[in-house]
Amino acid sequence: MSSAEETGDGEPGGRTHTGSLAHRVPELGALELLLAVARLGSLGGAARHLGISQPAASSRIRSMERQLGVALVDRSPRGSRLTDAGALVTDWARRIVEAAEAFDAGAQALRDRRDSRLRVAASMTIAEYLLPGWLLALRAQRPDTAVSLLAGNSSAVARRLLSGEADLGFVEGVSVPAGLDSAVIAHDRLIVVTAPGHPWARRRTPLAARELAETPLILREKGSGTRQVLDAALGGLARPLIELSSTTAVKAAAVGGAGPAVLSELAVGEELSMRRLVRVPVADVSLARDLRAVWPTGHRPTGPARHLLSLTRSQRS
Amino acid sequence: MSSAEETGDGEPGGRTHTGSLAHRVPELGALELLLAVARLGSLGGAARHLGISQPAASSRIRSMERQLGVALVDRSPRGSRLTDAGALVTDWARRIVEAAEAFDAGAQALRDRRDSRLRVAASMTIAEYLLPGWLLALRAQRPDTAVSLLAGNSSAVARRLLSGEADLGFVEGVSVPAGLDSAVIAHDRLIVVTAPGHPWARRRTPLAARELAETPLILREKGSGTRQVLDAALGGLARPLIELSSTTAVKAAAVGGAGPAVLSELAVGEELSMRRLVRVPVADVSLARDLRAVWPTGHRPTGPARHLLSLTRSQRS
DNA sequence: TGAGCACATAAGCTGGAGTTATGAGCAGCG
DNA sequence: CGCTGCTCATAACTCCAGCTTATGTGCTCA
Repeated sequence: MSSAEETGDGEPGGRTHTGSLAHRVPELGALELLLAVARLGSLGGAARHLGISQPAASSRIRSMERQLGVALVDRSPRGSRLTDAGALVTDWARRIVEAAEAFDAGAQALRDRRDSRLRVAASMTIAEYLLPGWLLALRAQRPDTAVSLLAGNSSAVARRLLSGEADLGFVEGVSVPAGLDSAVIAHDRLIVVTAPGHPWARRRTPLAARELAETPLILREKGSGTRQVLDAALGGLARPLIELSSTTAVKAAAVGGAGPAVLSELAVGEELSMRRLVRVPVADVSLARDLRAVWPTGHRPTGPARHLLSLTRSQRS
Repeated sequence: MSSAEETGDGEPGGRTHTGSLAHRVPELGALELLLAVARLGSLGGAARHLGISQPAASSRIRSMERQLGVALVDRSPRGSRLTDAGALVTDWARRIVEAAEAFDAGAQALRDRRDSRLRVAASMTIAEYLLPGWLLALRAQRPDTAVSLLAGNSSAVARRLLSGEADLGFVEGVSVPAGLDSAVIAHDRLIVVTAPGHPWARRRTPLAARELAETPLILREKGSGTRQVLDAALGGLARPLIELSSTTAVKAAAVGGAGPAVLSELAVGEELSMRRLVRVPVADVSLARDLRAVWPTGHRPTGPARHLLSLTRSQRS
């Protein structure tokens, strides 16, 4: 279970209860219904809002209550209000629904490939962590902008832009590919992390560059933006313990205790705050990098591209 | 749509596509299956892992691909690998599944009320934003600890503890209720936020206390921990534009542009990074507050309570 | 060449979630 | 006072998504 090859689902202890999550967590439709009930104050109203019949809503809520073993709504002849537990459950449910909205926005962009009004090419890290949020914001302001997304490394992004296959790109490399103009939209930093059990986790004196360069680390493969930045900062010296081809795999290996890893701050927010990983202070090494929007030299973004760009730039990171 | 009474689902633009999310996002079971395929490298293996038949897995993945309009896995006679798009989709899916795990952990605690080995009482904000994560961490380390959760305001938490109905409590008030010992586990800060369109959103000079006290704000009701801290900081002067009874409602009103709101940092992380809300700098006012674990004086937590406490204390916030 | 693993296809069963139709409780109003 | 209009609940029926088992095909390796 600690094999570094695993893409990992972040649950080192394995399933603790029989039956998969899907059996214990209501499905998305039910959660959406619950949110609608919370907002509208009535089952029938929520049903209407979602385009289903009132009995359907009633029964869905009821079976959700049975499934969770908790009363969620107080029904009365003149409406329904959430119980205290229901309010809490609804807040947790909202998190799931928000993640689902991001998923949807991303998936839609992945599908639309043809005839979209805005074709975006982005590096993996940006596509993974930032783009869905931007797409949601864009959709909220310009609901009818069809966006397509193509993810790849910096040179792939550059190629797409130069060949006219994409209107706007996002890269995280150290340098801007030739032929492109760019604007910095956010700052990112690579950080060193370990599982809480690792000796470095308790360290208070910052790591020196030499120490970092001498220790075998869990790393992305050579050629990835992350690796480039690290190699540059250390002078080409990063010593791999293992090399993995996705951020997720690196995280999983680190969480599993395989060793220290170097990852983008963006990628580990959740893991840090849930204490599955610990940040190791580093001195002496500059692991900051810029996230940039890029476009073919001279072709300053217009229309939807300009709009998306303005959304991303106001981001504080 | 901008009525402040709405509990809001954070989508100011309304549904932009027909059909609810649930029709466009695969259900949890399918997403879990996808994660398993990513991890195990084979449909059959994933099927076995989830306790379903191989054809079931095959068909589920296939219909997910049809639904999303994107090829997710490359099938071969000796296994299946994710396509590039599939890897991206899987990463987004993992977010949903993680939110579902938090939901599950929370819901389980809400249900178990009786005969649990660890009975927790927590303030709403902590129950909402922090506790699910702690419960997941606890479950990962001590899978068989049944936890029950009761959410309420500070005095309700104190009552439960003193009457022996709870073993460990969490509060966010300014003062520790009488009869309880406490330990600070994290720091929180109230911040002033507005919708991006509000004049204050572009402000660079910090707000003074007087200015804040003179402006009508979207606030939690009197008696809530949040309100107490604000009133104390301003000298009891906070002037409400509207008073709402849940953090969520306050957020929704602020996002909808009803005015400036004062909210816990914990509550608005997502909204800030997605730029649905903007933080307004404040000078001159101390809105920091401690989050505390509490227990009856003298009854220092032991067993599962001690373990949970140690998990929360290592949290950096 | 036969065993073993992978995925796909086919046919049949089942249950959950939907529908319509109807009943019952409470509020407000002429 | 009883009508109207809102709420939610119950009942009977339909239907399809997703499951199962059984079988077929393709690749690899001993």
